[in-house]
Amino acid sequence: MIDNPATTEEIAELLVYLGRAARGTDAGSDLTAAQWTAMRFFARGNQLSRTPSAFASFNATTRGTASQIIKSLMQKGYLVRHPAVDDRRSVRLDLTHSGQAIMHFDPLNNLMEAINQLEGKLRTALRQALPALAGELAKVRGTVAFGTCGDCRHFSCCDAVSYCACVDAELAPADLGCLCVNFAASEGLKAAMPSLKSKELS
Amino acid sequence: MIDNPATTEEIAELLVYLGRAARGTDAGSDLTAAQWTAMRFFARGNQLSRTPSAFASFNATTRGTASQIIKSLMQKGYLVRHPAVDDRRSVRLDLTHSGQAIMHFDPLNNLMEAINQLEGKLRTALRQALPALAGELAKVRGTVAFGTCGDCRHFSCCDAVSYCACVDAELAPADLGCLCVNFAASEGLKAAMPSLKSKELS
DNA sequence: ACATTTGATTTCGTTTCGATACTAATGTTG
DNA sequence: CAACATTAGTATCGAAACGAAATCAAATGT
Repeated sequence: MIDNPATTEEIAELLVYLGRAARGTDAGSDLTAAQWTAMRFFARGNQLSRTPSAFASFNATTRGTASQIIKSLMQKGYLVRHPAVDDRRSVRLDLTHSGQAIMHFDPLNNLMEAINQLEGKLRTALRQALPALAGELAKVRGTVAFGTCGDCRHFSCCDAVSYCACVDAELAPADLGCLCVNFAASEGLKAAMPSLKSKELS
Repeated sequence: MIDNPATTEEIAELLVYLGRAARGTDAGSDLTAAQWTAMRFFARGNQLSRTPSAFASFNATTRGTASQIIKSLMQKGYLVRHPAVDDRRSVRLDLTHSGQAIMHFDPLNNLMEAINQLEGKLRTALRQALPALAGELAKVRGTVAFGTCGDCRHFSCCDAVSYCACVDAELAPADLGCLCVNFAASEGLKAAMPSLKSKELS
């Protein structure tokens, strides 16, 4: 448990291993791994983030691939498409009733069960370390980070009223744990945050 | 940062997100994401674990798919196949010189860099929590866990001599950080560890 | 001695994926 | 306002990954 250089490698490897292992679908599942990932994203993304582009960014793939996966899920009747109100190019994906139903069989439940079996102290450690790591990775790679509104620096809470400075609106309690494309890591990371509109990223 | 039920979901999601994000290959990479994963495994697995089956298990895929990926890497000249000494069915994969050379361009370096940027306390937390989580996940899913020799309960260290009770042999210092298929989580998890030969898993 | 299991590979059809090209809507600049 | 660039979404193509199933050889169990 000494903190030598090899430790970093072990952490990185375990991360990809766990992410991969949890992705695996149980036999007889109606959906593929990529389709489950999409369903999860659209089930947990907030109003602004449930778009094909945002999913492509979250899933580290191209928009074309994202479109394909979404199309297959619409054909299965798990997702519906709604035109966005302010931008006529954009669409918003929502889960249908049957889409919400199958989420009870999400293979990720295995991982969540394992997390719940963890000692409370270790679980708290993960809760702190993983968002920080996501922010650092985004910084290193010069890409956008994803995170939940509750961890966002646009978020503030006064007198039990949750507020998001990014969309300038009050947040429903249910939105606090939602994923957001406009996520910005709080405190200490401000100066180094990559800009969404930066041109130096080619 | 309260420990509510939603916290578990956030941790799980961040894990798959990070694993996926780190997998992404930089443009102009000679290898695909799956091929990088295989190269990484054979670069870091110990003598017993550098087999197609072990990689399939590690990568949560079938042996057939594993064979395909390995074949493509042999055609590229990054892996060589050697027959195993004790079991004539088994083969062992090793990195060639050029295989070792390209590991310097492993896209996972991005994630490792991000890990190194983390505050020491958070890094230590990950170092503790992730192996434990891997063990718990294996328990929940009834599968084999992967881990490094240094974390294994087969491992012991007396008078600066490292020893593995599993293969009944002395371990080179370099092997301490190696992945092993015979990994068994240490202390506290013994009784609940799934047996490799268990039949009740159908 | 025979059945079962395990390790590796191949084949097949489907899905994912990156790359590319395209349309339409929006933003920007002169 | 007009020319241009950017962004959102989609479609297409070929390569790769994938699960399922079949096959073969070697090891193990009874």
